[in-house]
Amino acid sequence: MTTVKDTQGRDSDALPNPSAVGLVAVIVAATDGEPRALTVQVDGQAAGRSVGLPAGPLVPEHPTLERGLRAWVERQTHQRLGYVEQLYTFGDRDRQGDEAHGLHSLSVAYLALVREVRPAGLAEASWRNWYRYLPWEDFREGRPAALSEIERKLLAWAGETGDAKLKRRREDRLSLTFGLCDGAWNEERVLERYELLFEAGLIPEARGQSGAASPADIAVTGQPMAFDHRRVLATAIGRLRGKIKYRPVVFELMPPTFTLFQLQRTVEALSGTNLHKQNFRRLVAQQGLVEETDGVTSGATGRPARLVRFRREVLLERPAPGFRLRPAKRPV
Amino acid sequence: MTTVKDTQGRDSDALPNPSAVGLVAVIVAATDGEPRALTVQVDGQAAGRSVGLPAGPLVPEHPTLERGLRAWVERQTHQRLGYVEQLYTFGDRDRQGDEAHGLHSLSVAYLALVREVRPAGLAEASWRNWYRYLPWEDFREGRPAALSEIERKLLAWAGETGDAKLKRRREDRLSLTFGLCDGAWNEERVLERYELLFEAGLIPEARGQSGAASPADIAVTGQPMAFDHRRVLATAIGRLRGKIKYRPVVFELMPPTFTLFQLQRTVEALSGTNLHKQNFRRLVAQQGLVEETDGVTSGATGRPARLVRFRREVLLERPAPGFRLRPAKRPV
DNA sequence: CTCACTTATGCTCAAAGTGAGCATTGTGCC
DNA sequence: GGCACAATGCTCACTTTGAGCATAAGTGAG
Repeated sequence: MTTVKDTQGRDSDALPNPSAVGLVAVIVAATDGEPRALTVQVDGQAAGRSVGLPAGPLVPEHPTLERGLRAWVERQTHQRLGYVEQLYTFGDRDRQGDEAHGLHSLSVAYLALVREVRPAGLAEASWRNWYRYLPWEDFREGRPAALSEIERKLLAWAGETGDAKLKRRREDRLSLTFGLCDGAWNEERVLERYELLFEAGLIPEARGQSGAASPADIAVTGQPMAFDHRRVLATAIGRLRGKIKYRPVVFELMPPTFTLFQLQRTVEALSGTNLHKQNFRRLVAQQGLVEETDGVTSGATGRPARLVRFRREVLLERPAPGFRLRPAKRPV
Repeated sequence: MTTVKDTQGRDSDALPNPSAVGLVAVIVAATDGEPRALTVQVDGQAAGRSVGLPAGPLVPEHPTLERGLRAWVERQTHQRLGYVEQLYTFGDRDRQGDEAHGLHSLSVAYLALVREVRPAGLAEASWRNWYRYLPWEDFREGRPAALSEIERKLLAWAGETGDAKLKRRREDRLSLTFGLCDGAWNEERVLERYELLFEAGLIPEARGQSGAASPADIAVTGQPMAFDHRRVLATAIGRLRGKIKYRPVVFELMPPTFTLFQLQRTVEALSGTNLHKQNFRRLVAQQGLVEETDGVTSGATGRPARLVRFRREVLLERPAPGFRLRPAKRPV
């Protein structure tokens, strides 16, 4: 169903207008402090089977793209989608692993957040820790080991050009996205980092060899995915990391009741960084995002934690904590 | 070129995959403190000619959607596009003014910021103040007059349903997006407000009569546009209003040198609100966004202002002022 | 039963960041 | 010179943050 076979030759008479349009979904869950994405097996052409994101053709029966996606995913995975948001529309001709599908010239990507993690009804689907595909993005255990090697290779790539101006530009991008000099790592620039690695030829998918990476390479630049799906995943992570800062979307990933620390672990899992515990709970408290329940945790070591639940009302009260740019009282 | 004729019947054998894809561009400039969008004349079917956004078919020759759009717009309008960003992909079957085009089932919208405002080479193109189409979004002269009437009509719409639960929900959305009760107007919710008006039947386009609005209606709910282009415009404004808060994109709209007050006027034009002058300049100064030039303004009344220019370097230095969610020093 | 250990939760404090407004400085104009 | 006007400088109270210390309340070992 979601496997794609290279039935049609590409370069077919595709010049006139009609383009094939596909949908891709990044379905995210977070359990036990691990950020996970739903993946499926894809029948590859050259390198055998590989892993990709759930994808399918656009279904034109539905009134809305989003509703179509919702219905499609819920039917196939028996996963109820909570939050759904359009991510981006990818249309590069030279990406997407042409030889693999030859069909879609455009794919509309969606991000979905789900609450429960069932084994997923979709055949050959499974949940995978998303850092498996982008290992350099996880700073929770300190600076990722892979980063040193990545930086070395990227600097080499920047240096290998003769053009001094181009070299300078590459180095600038590098230090900007990977925070080389000033050490300012911006966790939202996931896509920019991935694209840089792609351009530098460190991503096997770029060479059309999704499956053909050595274990050593995988440890550094991560597990490849089918087509261009790692790019889609990178886009999703970047977007989500940005969003959690100003919209209460994390709660879509939480069970009905949870502890503040579980909430913190989830935010940390998504953002790939660690947070100051006391300040985190202060933030949550004073924003009025949760309310206490009677329950407490038990069994585990340490003092039991109070269980809280998300206050759905904040979606109405708080017109999305809009920072910056406060208007003045009177007109000029 | 950009006019669309209803050549093909819709409901054609459109069930199989191939869908027609179109591009739409919201090209924004700001001159004399007015926010402007580039519009073109559209050959309407029923209501005669009307105004719409530049749009055209997807050109598959280009490697990237964005590059395709860039080339296409620059060729047609002789406008050099500075900043370009993908906005959203619209795919509703029941919107987009079906009867008008019957062709596109999907359109990819882009936002572009341009610096110079020439009369535009595109035939029958012209710059229009964007509040002409969304008059309730401009708070610079105080609360827009149209808002009272809009609220009255929206409340009536909420009340006209028998279902108490639905009524409640409508009222919630209403007070959330229009900030009825708490008076918390969030200037970013442009699209949500437009959609609410659309659902409430206050947008003529919903009834397929783009041109058939009375002057009184236009004063309240704004000038209609062809197809679903007002929705695209609303999306663009909302996005831009959000973006200027955390990325230095306003400068794409400014001339090479400008005064801090001109900058403020531009930001105000986009956001539709007024800002505190002294605090605004303090913000700009301490962020190091601009550097002084030797020039000063002259001629006008009052003390001359120093001319400044955008410090392009900040694009490298400042990894996009990321607020909130500061990481802790050590792992756990 | 008490101690060691672990996690939850309360509270403080200094440093920045913000909102609002007063005061002063240059210019053109009469 | 005096006035109106806009630019620019500066103050001040008030919040919001970053960081850490201290205390509370469980578990398991002895």
